[in-house]
Amino acid sequence: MAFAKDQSAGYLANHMARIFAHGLTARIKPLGLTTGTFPALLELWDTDGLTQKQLVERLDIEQATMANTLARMERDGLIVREKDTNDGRVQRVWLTDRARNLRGPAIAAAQEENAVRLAGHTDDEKRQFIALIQKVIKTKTPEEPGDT
Amino acid sequence: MAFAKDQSAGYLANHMARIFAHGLTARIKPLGLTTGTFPALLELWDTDGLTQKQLVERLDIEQATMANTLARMERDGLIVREKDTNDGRVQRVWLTDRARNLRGPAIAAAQEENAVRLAGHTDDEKRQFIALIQKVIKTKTPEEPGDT
DNA sequence: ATCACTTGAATAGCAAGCTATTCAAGTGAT
DNA sequence: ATCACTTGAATAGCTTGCTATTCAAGTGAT
Repeated sequence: MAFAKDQSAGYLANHMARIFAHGLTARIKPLGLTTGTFPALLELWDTDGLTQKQLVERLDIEQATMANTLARMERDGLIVREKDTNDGRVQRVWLTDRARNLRGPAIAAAQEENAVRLAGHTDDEKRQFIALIQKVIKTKTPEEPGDT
Repeated sequence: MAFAKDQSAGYLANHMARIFAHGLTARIKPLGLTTGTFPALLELWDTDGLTQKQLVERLDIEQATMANTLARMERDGLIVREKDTNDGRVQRVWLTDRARNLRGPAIAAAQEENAVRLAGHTDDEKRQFIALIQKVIKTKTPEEPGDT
C-alpha cells in the first residue's frame, strides 16, 4: 500500500493551489486586496448589484463563506450592501468606486501570477493543463448533485 | 482587460483543490481524520519519530502551521510529542497505535478520491496532468529561494 | 561565567473555507 | 388573520493556512 504524495492528484492540487494563492496574495496586497475577494469581485465587475444568493449560485462557494467574505469586503470599503426594497431578506451588493478602480490592476496581478507559474509550460501544455483541470471540476457537479 | 475565471490557472487550481479537499474530508471523516493531518501522517508512517523541524523541511508547510496541526493531532490521539534528551528545544513526534493502524484505510480513501476525480481522464491524461502540476510546483522552488 | 546570537517551537492574530444552526422576512393554506 | 413552511442571510464554531512575534534552550566568544 505505497502512497507517493508527489504522484497523488489531490495532494498536488492542494500544494499547487497554495503556491498560486501565496503568489497572488503578495501581488494584490499593495492594492489592499486579499484572494478571497477575487471571485466575488470578478462577478461584480461584470454585473454590479447582484444579491448574495446570486453570487453564491455563480460561484462554487458556500453561502456562509460568501457572507463572511462580503462582510470583510464591506469592512474594507470594497462594497456596500443595501436591502432590496421589494424583499427585505435580500441584500444587494454594490461595488464602491475604489473597488471599481481596482479592476485593472487586480486582473493584471492575477494574469502575472498565472504567467509566472506557467512560465515553464509551452503554450500547448498550458492549454492542456487548463482543459484537464476543467475536466476535474466538471466531473464533480453532475455526480454530487447533493450540495444541499 | 477581459478575465475569464474558468481560463485562469490559479482560479481553477483553487477550485479544484477545494473539490479534492471536500471529497477527501468526507472520506476520512469516519476514520476520525482531517485533511490537514495527511501530509504529516504520510511522513510519519514512513519515518516515525521525526522532529517538527524535519517535518517542516520535508513538506512545503510553514512552521507555525505544522505546530498547530501537530497540536490538533496530539489532542486527537494521533501522535505523542516528547522532548529530545540531547536538545531540550527539539520535540520528537511519535505516532500512536491508533495512527499507525489508520494508514491502510486513510491511504485507500485518498486513492479512491483521486480515482473518482480523475475518472473522466484517460491514463495518458492522468499522467500528463500529474506531470504538469509537478512542473508548476517545481517552477516555484528555485525562483523564490526566500521562503523566510 | 556571561552575554549576544542562533535555533526549534509556541503563540497571537488574521483570512478563507466548511457544516450546522439561527434569525428574519415572505408566502400560503386554512 | 394566523400559523406552518420556505427562503435569504447571519452567526457559531471549527480547520487549515499564513505572517509576525515571542519564548526557551543551546552555542560561542570574550
